[in-house]
Amino acid sequence: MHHGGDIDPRMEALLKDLTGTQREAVLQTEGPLLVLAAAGSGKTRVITRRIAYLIHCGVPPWQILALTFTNKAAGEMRERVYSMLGGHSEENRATRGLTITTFHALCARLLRRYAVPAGLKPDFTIYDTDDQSAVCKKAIEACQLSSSNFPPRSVLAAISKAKNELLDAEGYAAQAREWNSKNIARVFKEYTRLMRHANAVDFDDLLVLTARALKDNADVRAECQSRWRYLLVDEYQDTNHAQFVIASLIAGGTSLPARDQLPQPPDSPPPEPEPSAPRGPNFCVVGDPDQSIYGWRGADISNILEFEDHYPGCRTITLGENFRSTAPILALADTLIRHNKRRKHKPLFTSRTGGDKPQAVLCREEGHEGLLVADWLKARHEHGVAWRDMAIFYRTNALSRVMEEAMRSAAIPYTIARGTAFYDREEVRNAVAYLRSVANPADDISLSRIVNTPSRGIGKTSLDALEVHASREETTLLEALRDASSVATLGPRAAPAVAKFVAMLDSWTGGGSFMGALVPGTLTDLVDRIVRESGLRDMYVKQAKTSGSESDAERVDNLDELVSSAHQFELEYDPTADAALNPPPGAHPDLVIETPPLLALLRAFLESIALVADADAVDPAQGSVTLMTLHAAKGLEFDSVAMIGLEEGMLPHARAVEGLGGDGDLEEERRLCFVGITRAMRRLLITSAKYRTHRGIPNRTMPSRFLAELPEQSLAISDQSGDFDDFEGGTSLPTRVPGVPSGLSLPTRVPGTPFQVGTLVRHPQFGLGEITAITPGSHARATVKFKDLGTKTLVLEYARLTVVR
DNA sequence: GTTGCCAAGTTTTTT
DNA sequence: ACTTGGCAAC
Repeated sequence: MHHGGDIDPRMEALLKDLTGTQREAVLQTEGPLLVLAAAGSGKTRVITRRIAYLIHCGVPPWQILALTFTNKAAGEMRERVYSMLGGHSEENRATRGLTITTFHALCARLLRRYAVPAGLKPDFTIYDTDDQSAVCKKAIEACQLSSSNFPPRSVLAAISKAKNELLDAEGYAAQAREWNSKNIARVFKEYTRLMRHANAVDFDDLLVLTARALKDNADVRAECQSRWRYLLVDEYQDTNHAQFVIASLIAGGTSLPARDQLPQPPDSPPPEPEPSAPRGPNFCVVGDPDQSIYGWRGADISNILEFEDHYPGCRTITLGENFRSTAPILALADTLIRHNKRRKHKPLFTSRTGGDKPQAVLCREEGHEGLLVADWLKARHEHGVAWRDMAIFYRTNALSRVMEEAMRSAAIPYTIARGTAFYDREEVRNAVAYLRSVANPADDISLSRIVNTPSRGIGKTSLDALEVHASREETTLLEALRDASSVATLGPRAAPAVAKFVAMLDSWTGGGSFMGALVPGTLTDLVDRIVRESGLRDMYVKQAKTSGSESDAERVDNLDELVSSAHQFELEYDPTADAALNPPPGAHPDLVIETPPLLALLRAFLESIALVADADAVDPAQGSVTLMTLHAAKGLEFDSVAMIGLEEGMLPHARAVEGLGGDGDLEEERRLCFVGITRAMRRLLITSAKYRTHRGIPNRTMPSRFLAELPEQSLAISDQSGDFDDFEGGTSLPTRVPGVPSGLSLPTRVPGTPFQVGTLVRHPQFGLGEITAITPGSHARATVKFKDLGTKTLVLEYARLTVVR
């Protein structure tokens, strides 16, 4: 970069309040750069300043590509960069053409542009998990396999795993050895055939097909490489092989670094660096190997661990200073993560002093654990910490239930961060299926979903006949519908119903051309008309009237909300900013495709729906404690954090432990634990229960090995589980987290009943037992240790318990 | 075409 | 224990 003379004041503003290493990471604009950003080290700040700095140095914004994994991350990054550069608008030269997006969104756009070389039609539909499993079921059926031997879920998992490794159906078949994988290979082939036939892709295909296009098509590669001169990838530790290939190929070169060049003849010299790029491409990756927790989804931690080998000219900058947590919390995290072997060690330090030692408590069972956590949170609240600044983390969603109950009976406001996405609701999915059928006439899955929703006299029998016809004629379902008169097996009542349905679709699309006087003029019109004229809206209105239930009324609201989100999308849609529709100067003319504007808009809308999970669902709640999985916690921070369920089989999860020497997965579990710890700013509580009821069966547990890895000097462990094994003992235990002053203690009786801890009771089925714990509230529960059958937790209302003594 | 019952499967889930 | 999906009967 060329900057002589005076320091520009705006540049100065960009660099101020950055630490030395942060500043280096911003200033090192050229060549490959690995930024190892520890938790809480100001990573986002560095990335956004870096982008702003590049632009400030005169790099045209359209030459910059920043890739993230989530829409949320991309949105935040975009917003911060825009605000640094004077806002975003079409006129703002400073940001025009800048691409900050997710891998999947980038791929979707590239594939629209390069549909033909990628073997697709540009109006392809993106199938979500539900659609995928519908297709998978069909494929399993077509292969004449039983879905009980080949559950779609696990078949899809196998297919996805293969795709992450860039293995296609043929490649998978070639390496399949045993009966099981050979059959999966058959399903894989059929699945792929059905997907292409429906002109549909799944999430993995977005990556796979893009990677393949970049690999195999020199024009595509050249165009991307010449457009994007500065590439930045966030959370690089989470990239899978396909993403690695995409990023590497966009970054530069015609072949891939390291891995894909192997095996090499042992005597061949290392490839010469390209003369135009003495140090390598301007490829900056940011991440933290210690926070790689998506290996099970195909993320390959080697990508970041081996980045320096892939790019020998690479510079590495480590951001180790933590601005989030107190020293004792950091020390704890550091002690834990040092037990991992496969990592790059980096110092974790803070210049802050003071802070409380994290606490661990061994509890009796989950009810006890819930009470302890509730008391702890209450104590924190009394110390002036707002509810919204506290969180409870757990390994699996199943653990949330007990915590919910504990929060409810302690009257602590809470919200559970699990995305029940807007677009997953049945009514919205139905409306979207209409839109997809309109946008992609080959989308048989969507069409079959709506052909009789609401009922219009085209039942299962008719649909089957049409599907058979379609596959015999090797056409789409829609073509079969158009051809209904020649389908002999179709009933006399069904035929006119089908014709009417086809006429309705045509009235929205102008017969597919999206032209004509009767075709809706705007996307909002289109969505609104479809929702109404399809009868979908009326169907839910009617349902709401008859059932009177609130959830049915909500469905109508959701449909209306879909219309307004279409409106919103239309207002914000900026075709000039669409990388796919607007190739840079010099783009290969064969690769440019004309599209009717309304169809382009509809496609873009559908794409945003497919690629945008529920945006607001993950937002930290206002005014309430957040309950979430450890995975969901990544990237967030809270003043006070409670991590529960640190037991063998739970946090390291049983699935990660079982395989012989499956140490790789165990390290991921440890990283998960590390992620949890490093979310805490000031206070951390870790709990482990001696007994945990799982699927209705109480099990004795063992404390997590991770607890054993944390010495007393960095973690205050207190055993409150008492002599729980002892039938006589068990009742007079300390029930507080040490240092939590309030006299809150375990309830020992349920008001208004004879039941209290210690009561001997008889159950009609389970026989004689003793109450060992009580949870009061509207559905009061008692934990009863039965003489013969072990411990069970019963709802007093329903369990027919009689008092013996 | 709709409702209701039984059976099966339950780690995590950025897109 | 609990949800969900497939199938059978009305």
